[in-house]
Amino acid sequence: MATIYDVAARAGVSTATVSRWLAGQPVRAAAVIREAVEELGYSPSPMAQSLKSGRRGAIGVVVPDVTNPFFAAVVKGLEQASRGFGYHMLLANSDESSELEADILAELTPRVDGFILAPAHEQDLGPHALSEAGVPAVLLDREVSGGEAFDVVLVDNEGGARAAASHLVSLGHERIAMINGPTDTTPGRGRRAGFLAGLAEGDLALDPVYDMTGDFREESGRQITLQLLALPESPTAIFTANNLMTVGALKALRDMRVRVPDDISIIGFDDLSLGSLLQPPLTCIARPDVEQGALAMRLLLSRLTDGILDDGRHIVLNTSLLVRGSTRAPSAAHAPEIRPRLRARSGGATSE
Amino acid sequence: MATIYDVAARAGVSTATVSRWLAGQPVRAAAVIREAVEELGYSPSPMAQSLKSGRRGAIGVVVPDVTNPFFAAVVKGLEQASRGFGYHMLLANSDESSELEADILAELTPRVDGFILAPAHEQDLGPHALSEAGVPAVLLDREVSGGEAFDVVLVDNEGGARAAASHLVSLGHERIAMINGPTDTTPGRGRRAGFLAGLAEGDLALDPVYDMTGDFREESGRQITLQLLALPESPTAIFTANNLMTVGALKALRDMRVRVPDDISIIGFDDLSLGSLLQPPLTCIARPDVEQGALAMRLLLSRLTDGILDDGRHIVLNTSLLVRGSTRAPSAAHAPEIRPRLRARSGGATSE
DNA sequence: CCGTTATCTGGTATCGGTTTCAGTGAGGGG
DNA sequence: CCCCTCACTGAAACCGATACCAGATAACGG
Repeated sequence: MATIYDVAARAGVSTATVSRWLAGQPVRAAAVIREAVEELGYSPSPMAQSLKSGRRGAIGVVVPDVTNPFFAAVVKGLEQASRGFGYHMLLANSDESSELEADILAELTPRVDGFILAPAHEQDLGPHALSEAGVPAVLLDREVSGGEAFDVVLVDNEGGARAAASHLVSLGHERIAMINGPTDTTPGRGRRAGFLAGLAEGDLALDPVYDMTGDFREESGRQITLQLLALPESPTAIFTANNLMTVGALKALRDMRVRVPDDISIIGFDDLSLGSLLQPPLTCIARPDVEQGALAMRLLLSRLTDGILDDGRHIVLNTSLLVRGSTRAPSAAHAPEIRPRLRARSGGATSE
Repeated sequence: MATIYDVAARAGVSTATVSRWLAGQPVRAAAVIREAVEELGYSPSPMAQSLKSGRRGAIGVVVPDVTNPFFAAVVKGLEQASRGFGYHMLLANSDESSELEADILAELTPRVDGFILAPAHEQDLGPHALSEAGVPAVLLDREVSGGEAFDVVLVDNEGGARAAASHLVSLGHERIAMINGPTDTTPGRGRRAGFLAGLAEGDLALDPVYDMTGDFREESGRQITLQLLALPESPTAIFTANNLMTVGALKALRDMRVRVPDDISIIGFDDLSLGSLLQPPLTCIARPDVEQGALAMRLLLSRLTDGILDDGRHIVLNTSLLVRGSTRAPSAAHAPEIRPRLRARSGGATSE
């Protein structure tokens, strides 16, 4: 708890000189000051420094839920990339709620130099309040409408979802369901668009009955899957738009004793930590999560330290299709005899 | 960026009066001040407040790795419990390194009012430096030697590991291996003790050949499992001392095409997020992770807000044995004909 | 040895609040 | 109508650092 005054007194110099020594400037009494600092165990008060300098030395990290392994990985990437830059991470979960997110942003804004933010919804106004307040923010995994001024680090949602669709189509599936997230989120919108495009390339359309929207959480994936299974003509393949909903879907399939991939194929966006251990191992669209975090942090740091002020930079990371065991051609019982043109619903037993 | 001076000037009062109004004290010019505050969009600078008051409004959270689902859940619990108390979370990963942890603590100490800390090792000196500095800390999941003065929130490592051992013993296993974490960590020590006790209750001892120590990370679980499988007499059951090493073990078993539980049984400390989805579903020792975090935070908050100064409080949470499908009686080929007394190694084919 | 310049120094204002202390005014009682 | 009390007010000190500015040393050339 020693202050710069204690050091100055002990060294017999003024606080100004001590301050200069601390800043690395040449000082005659360097030896005496060093001694005093060491004996007192002095270290400058970050609060006082912040007050004077305006630099807060912290970065706000707002994600929907750290418990989601994707965001946990992102946070890890953020920390790795920020190490050595003298910034700390103020972490908060928005719980997918725009209101909570706005509260958090308001509370954190005066305490941080910048934000890494995964907005709950594209209509969020929070980020705009930030840019008005002059606090730089990098949007992570999700954009915000009218937010062209922000740096964004995205993943190729369209491409990934298209690849998922193509994969299913190429296997011969026609009764394909999508369990998507809210379409007022970037991933929800992009994955939907990509998936539809992928189907279209195979001359398929998404049957409205198979076009489901959840909330990116496990329970919704489970519920929707149960609904799909209860359909008179249940799908032969499901695309789940994120990791948590994939888990929910898998649990529903297990509970209903639907065999994967015999009865139904499933492909998820995002790999699961145990994806390769599942029986069958999960076919999925994987993406670089830690890197995505690291990249976002680097963008923010460049703005913070180099004072970059140009327009929002867009970075889109590539996904990769990991074909494992949870997808295969539909079983004979489900396969349509003649391939219809648009709606692929030529009858056949419902699964189980 | 309006300051209290702007507000005072606009309202025609002194900053002292504005400050009093902000603190909720009765003030004659309340109406004018409120108006000025609203028009200017004023909110007090937390930095200036911290400098004056000494209250920093933040809590340091230091865990080995947020990517570990257990710690992610803990962090969630921490946040839930802290909501509404006006504290923010400064998160940092120590990466299981005492040195990094010490650095982090030193850097964070002047910025926080208290710590939630999962120390990398029991010999860590970091926590003691904290108590000297007068910064309260709650140890999470791991104790520290000579740290009786700290609040600690543990899980019943002994009881959980004993239950795991008992379970394996009751199934008839005798060639039982343990993949433990470092014994200079609380979980490592406790789980070892409990596991040995559980074996002893079944008149078994842990064969040194089966007594393995990893580092609580996935790769070590994998490597050690491979070693165990390469043994002339490989074990019929494995106890893995945490979630990550369980994953590693499962991957090794999969890669070596060892069937679970036919060829080998496996029981892990900690459930896996997909534990119930694995084939077979994982038998494990589960524990309340979010609650453990919430509890730790409540302890810290009580110290912070009520100014409690009594000695360290110990809280030990109960585990529960979840018997699922990854354990069963050893197959005939592996079962000893006559049950020996201490070392259970009566020959039999190695697994696979 | 002196004048000039280049370094280094301390006093002080400042960042944006809170708190003390000595008033100032209003209200009540006599 | 005066005095006393009580509630509220503003000036100024303070939290711990940094930065400007003028003044003091030292270094240097002549």
